[in-house]
Amino acid sequence: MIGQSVFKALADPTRREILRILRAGSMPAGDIADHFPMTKASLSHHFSLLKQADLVRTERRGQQIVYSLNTTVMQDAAGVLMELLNPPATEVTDDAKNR
Amino acid sequence: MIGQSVFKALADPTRREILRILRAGSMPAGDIADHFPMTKASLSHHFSLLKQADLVRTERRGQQIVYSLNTTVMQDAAGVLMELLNPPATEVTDDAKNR
DNA sequence: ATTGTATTTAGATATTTATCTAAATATCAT
DNA sequence: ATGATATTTAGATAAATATCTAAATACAAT
Repeated sequence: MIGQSVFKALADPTRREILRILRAGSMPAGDIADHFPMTKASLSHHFSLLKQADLVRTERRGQQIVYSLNTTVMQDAAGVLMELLNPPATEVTDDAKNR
Repeated sequence: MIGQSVFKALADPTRREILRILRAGSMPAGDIADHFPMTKASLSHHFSLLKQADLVRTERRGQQIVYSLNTTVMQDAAGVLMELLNPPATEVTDDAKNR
């Protein structure tokens, strides 16, 4: 299930940009960090929140930590939004009441 | 276009619950507030952020302010998430490079 | 016009968050 | 083992956020 951590993670523009970058494929932390004007420590903080939300996965490769997108969680998040669009299931339909 | 304000708005559980409540149909501020254990002033703050994000619309009806969902903006937000799932358009395809 | 009801605004406070610098950890190369 | 590179962790700080109480605004009813 999708939880609070996912929406929190998506609320920050830096983190959304990280996700966009990872669309193109996996990438080591340092390479991702090069896209941003902040310190690697700050980026590491963002990585940590994305991992908490399970929006990204990591794999160590030598000295680097390679990040990649976890698409299923984002699909779920999009699904939750879509869900908000449909009227809720009713116990007794309006039609039924009018019959 | 979908902006930061939408993601900020969606980041809070109270506000997502407000949206869920409004799925069933428009509702005056006070009635919405009754669903939550916080003051009406606090709820009003949340309404304000949802309005800023254009996720809800308002209409005055006598002494009440009736809130309703703006579905198009949420559709757009869901669309943005979906977008993050597809690989970006490439300048030259991998296939082309290998030919 | 006064009173009551519905909602928002203002101001205060506690918590959370994004960012930094400096230090710690892990791996690789020599 | 020593030194270099990559990343994270710790601790500090400034800014943002959620919440409250009290006051202000808007409308309705008498």
